[in-house]
Amino acid sequence: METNYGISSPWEKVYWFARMLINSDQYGGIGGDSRRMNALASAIKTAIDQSNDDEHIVMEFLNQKLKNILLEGRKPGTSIYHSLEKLYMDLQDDLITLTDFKILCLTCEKVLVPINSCLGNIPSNDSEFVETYANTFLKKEGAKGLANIINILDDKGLRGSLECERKQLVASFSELRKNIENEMSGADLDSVLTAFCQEFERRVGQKRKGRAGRGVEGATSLIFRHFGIKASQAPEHFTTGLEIDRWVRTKEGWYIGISCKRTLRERWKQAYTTDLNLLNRHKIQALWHVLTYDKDLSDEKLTEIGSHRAVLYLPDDSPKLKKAGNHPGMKEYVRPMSSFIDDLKSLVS
DNA sequence: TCAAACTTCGGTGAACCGCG
DNA sequence: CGCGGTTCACCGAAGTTTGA
Repeated sequence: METNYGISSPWEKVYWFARMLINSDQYGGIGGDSRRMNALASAIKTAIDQSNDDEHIVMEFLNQKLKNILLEGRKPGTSIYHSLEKLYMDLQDDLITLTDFKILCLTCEKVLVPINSCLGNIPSNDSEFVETYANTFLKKEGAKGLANIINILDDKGLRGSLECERKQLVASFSELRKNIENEMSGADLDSVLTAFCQEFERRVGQKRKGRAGRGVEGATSLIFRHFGIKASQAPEHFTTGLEIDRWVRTKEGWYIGISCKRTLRERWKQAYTTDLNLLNRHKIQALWHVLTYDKDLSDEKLTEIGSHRAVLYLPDDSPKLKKAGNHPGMKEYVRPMSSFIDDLKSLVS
């Protein structure tokens, strides 16, 4: 472990242990498995409390135990197995003394397990909370309510979820602090507490992305249900680089693919295909993209997407939409959310 | 020179598969 | 059915490139 500016504490390892155990690319992300984390923690505790052997014998025992718990029930040869073996190997560099095992123990029991359960208590989608609200709103406002509904759901869902995240964090932070502040202080205490918060935020932040995406998807599907638009099966053997959430069959028997996202980001090139033959072969009239975030759309992107049978639906108050409205070509394929249903209905019936 | 445009990253959750 | 395993979409923030 690097020593940093004279403020380093052995408890800095809490952060790095947590990081390694959660890292799914390299190490299999086993830290999310609370059962194993608890098993590991109690194995370390009992070994340290009950053994009278000298340190290196206990260490050897614990290393074996660690390996067993990490690999137990896993099939050799799978990619996860290799990742976990690598995790075990790389952990060795930081497990030099029994104190290091105590630190690992605390990481599992007091950092990872609580964060896991916090994550479990935080919703992974906003739909339940938002559904009844949205339905009454749409009933009252009708199709013109569409202008705001997705953004409102987005905001409401975000707000509600952030509040929930804060509650979870404050409560578990408090518990952790009370738990350890009698035994440690100063830089040690700081290292543990900040490691907890930093990992909490990293993970909850990732969860937030998925939730935002599902929120848009859910809001759109709610709109479909509310206005009684039937989704159809996807045309056979047609796949895009981009996920199409639902297909709608027009009265002419062609298809419109609808994809819902918060933003396109680097995926914008997959939002259209230049292969018009492919579209014709599968009777695909257009691909519609419902987006709530417009800031990463440049004019170049808009025209490129729009010139290949793709249509973008943006929030009514979107500046990019406003700009496109003044442009004769662009307004054909950059459309306001509020006309989404009418556009769709005129094609379906 | 520096802001705008664009791309990359990565933990989570869901879908799916094969197995017992 | 449940469980391990794999794959993929999610997007906010950080990082890189472009172009005026």
